[in-house]
Amino acid sequence: MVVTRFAPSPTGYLHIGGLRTALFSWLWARKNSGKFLLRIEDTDLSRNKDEALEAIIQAFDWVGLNYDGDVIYQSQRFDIYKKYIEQLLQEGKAYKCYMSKEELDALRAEQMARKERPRYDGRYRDFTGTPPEGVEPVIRIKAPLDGEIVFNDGIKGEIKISANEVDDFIIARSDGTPTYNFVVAIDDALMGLTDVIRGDDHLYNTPKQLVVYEALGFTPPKFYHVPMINNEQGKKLSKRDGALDVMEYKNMGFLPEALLNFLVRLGWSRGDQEIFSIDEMLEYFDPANINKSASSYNLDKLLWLNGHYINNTTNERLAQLLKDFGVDISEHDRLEMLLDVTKIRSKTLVELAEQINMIITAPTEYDAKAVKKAFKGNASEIITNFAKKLQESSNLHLPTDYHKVMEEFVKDNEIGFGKLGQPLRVALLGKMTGPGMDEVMAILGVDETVNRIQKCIKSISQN
RNA sequence: GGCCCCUUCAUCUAGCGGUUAGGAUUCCAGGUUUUCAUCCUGGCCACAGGAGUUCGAGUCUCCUAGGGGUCACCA
Repeated sequence: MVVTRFAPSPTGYLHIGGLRTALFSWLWARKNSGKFLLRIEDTDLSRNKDEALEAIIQAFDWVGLNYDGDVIYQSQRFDIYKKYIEQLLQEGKAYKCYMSKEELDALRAEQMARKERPRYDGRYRDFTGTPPEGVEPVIRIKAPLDGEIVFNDGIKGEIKISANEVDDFIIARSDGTPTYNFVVAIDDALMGLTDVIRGDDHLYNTPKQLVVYEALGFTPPKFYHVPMINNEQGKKLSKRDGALDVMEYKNMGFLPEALLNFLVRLGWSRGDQEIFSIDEMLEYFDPANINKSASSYNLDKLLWLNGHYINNTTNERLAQLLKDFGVDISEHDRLEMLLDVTKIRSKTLVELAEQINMIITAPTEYDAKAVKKAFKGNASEIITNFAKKLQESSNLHLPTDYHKVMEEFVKDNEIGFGKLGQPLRVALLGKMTGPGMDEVMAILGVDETVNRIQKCIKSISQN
């Protein structure tokens, strides 16, 4: 049984780095028919924000990650931690330290001045005398004084850290609340975690947590430390670079499956494969072949993937999604055609909405450069005649019907396709680029097509 | 600064002692298209540097350089 977890602290929104480790953990659990648990690391009561948890769950919901059982809140488990603190105290594996914050700061400053690594000096480790008055002690755990702390990371291999790098760290603050490294170890053990997949930045916490496992007699899980995601310059990801709230990606018109596909390929791969459905991820994912090195966020690739997924999404779903972007075409009688010609040209849902608006809304202005280029010579006359021909034709429904009319028209008038197509495009769309004219006309219908042609000619003749 | 981790095209990556170092994104060129986009074809572009080990090294070892992480009564 594989049990993994995602354990955010509720201090902010979920960003893509967090989503990626969550995805890896989720995939690994689901692939093995195991459990994926969600635990909130809220032991620092002063830093918690209610909205943060909501935002995280909302993001999970959007991308389709689901967790098993109830959300576990560390703030509701203080009595459990307290019990273990008492136990360690009694067993002599932890002790009260009466050093004040001020004294500790002074010690650190001294050590820094001597260019030493700041660390607790262990002065209360074996203290038996009378404690000083007026100091609420913190509880420190006894870390090994010599030797090495060794563990086998599932990604990085064997990690060895000299024991003197780990000092007797605080497991309970002077107000009695427990600290991170202590409760993480306890909860991971109690929750039955078999595999802990987390960010690289936790690598140095692992030896500390192992001290707790050792003291409490728990069996540690397998650890996987996933390298960071950097920005395109290889520096730490900031908001500006895309360390955005996952939900911002929704607002920018990304599909969740595109974002997930993008993230799964950041640090992990399977040969040359670029496109992964969730099922394929589940089939092939293994944390053992996550990369050792950091990777960089690359917006172009995300956009490419998103374009791919938009292209392969049913029109029904797109129409539904588009409502969030101010476009409701669910009642449009040419919905299929409309989406077929626009989704191929869109990398985001925002662009898709723009493309659609460009077609279903008559142009209010005409691109000056396009007009200049398309309306040389007798272009106005050409499209006026073409409008007449359209009105005289019957049974125009499909793009091929319109195409036939266009073909006949250019043949009869002995002109090239462009002579008709260019001014027609400006008249219908207001610019030189866009879907094929036959398709646009089929979407608009004869009446609207003729209207737009007349309106355009009127507008141009006035200038 | 101490400790730890990392280093293949601009970017994501394949490679697990013998390859013309492969794919993808971007970019460029050509084709398809009445335009744009898509699509297809092709092109540019990489083993950080230096010593070893070996018949042979992107792959193993060491050193250097660069990058990152971490050193809280935060998580």
